[in-house]
Amino acid sequence: MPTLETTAPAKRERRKEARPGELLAAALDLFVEKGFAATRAEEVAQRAGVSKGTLFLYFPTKEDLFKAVVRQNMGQTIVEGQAKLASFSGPTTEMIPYLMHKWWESFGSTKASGLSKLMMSEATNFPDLAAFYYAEVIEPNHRLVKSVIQRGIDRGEFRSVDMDYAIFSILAPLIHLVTWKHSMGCCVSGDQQLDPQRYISTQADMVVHGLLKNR
Amino acid sequence: MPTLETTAPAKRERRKEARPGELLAAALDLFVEKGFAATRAEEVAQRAGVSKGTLFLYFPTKEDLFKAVVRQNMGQTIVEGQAKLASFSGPTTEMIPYLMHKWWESFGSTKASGLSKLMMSEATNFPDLAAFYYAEVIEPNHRLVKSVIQRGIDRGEFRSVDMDYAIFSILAPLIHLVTWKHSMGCCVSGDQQLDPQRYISTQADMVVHGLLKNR
DNA sequence: TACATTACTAACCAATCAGTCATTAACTTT
DNA sequence: AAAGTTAATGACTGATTGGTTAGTAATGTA
Repeated sequence: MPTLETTAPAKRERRKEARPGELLAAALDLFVEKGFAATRAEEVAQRAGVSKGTLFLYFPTKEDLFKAVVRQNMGQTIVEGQAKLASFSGPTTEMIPYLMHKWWESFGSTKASGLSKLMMSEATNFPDLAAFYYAEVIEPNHRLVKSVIQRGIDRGEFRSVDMDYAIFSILAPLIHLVTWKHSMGCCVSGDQQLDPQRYISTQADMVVHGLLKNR
Repeated sequence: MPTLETTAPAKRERRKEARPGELLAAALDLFVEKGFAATRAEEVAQRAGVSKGTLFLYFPTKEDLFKAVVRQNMGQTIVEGQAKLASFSGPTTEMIPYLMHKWWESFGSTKASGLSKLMMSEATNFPDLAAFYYAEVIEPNHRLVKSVIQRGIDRGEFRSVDMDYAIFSILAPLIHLVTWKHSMGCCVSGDQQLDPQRYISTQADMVVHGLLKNR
């Protein structure tokens, strides 16, 4: 056998439609795993099965690629939450644990949650992206959570609290959970790992008790 | 005037003792402001008033510099907390707001709090530093907060809760506040800024109500 | 004042990597 | 099947930057 095939013949394919999605998926993986600066453009291309040149054919710069990844993955989580909220008729004390667990299921446990940590890390380096993220993700979420607490107050379940800041009793623990998962979570031994179900149950219980009318 | 002095004569000083501290201070500023990767070694040196060569004379690599910054600034915050806890004799319902405000005063509002966000961002890139940070900062803090809740339960003020996870009702909002301050905080308009006092008061109120025995 | 020591500097090097472009080859059209 | 179009390639470039080192000057000493 004289022809020594070190690498495959490198069948070159033309798939203009599929490339952007595949590149975005590869970039999501790597950005989440290694951060923006530590991710090499060529590595993204390789994982997507194309050459580096092709990457820059579809995304003019690495920054644009990053922005596209964030925009693609962080856009539509909120609508789900709003739908769930609207379709719920029980007491708000049950709604809060329900929504928190659902949030974990449909966002926190997915790869996309890594972007939430990444946005925090890179916000100061990408002010315009941070503004987009605030407008499209953070602000809507704040409004959603606020409306849940408002509902509890309106129905006479909750005491009146400083709602603009009380929302963080729900949000901060959730954000902390995903941040932990994508940072320290990788570096600690098994017995210091957080159990998401138990974590969210405890937080939901705490915040509901915190909001409840006593006596 | 024939001699055109574009730059000062560059008086060269020998201050072996002072250099490390000055370099560490400059590095803290820049790391917090721009992150690890985006901070140039030469910039650190310049801000400390030395040449780049001198920086590497005191810290063999940029990573070592980063580690030294973290170790210097994150070591001694816990002991203060422990002291405050020991010297407090009133009800735990008052202790929690007190400790949370004190924490903001002595850590959250300082530059060092930027490192807390930075550690999260860089944990996966510096696993050994993350392990150090967990052992020296996170774990002691967890123990401290847990002991506060335990105190409340022992004194009959609080209901019994899943303490290992309830601690995050106190910690997560605090961490979220400093993270926000050092990330999105820089990128949003004034009316979306968080007022630390009001934020902490609300969170303390929420968590105390969450822990309180009802009825 | 001559000599020794060493903190400090600045020019330099080697490696890295985002982004480019001339060329190639996979498809389409005629 | 020939010509035309364009998706894809990969070698290349230019700029950046972590880290090195030969030499300089500040200080101490005799």
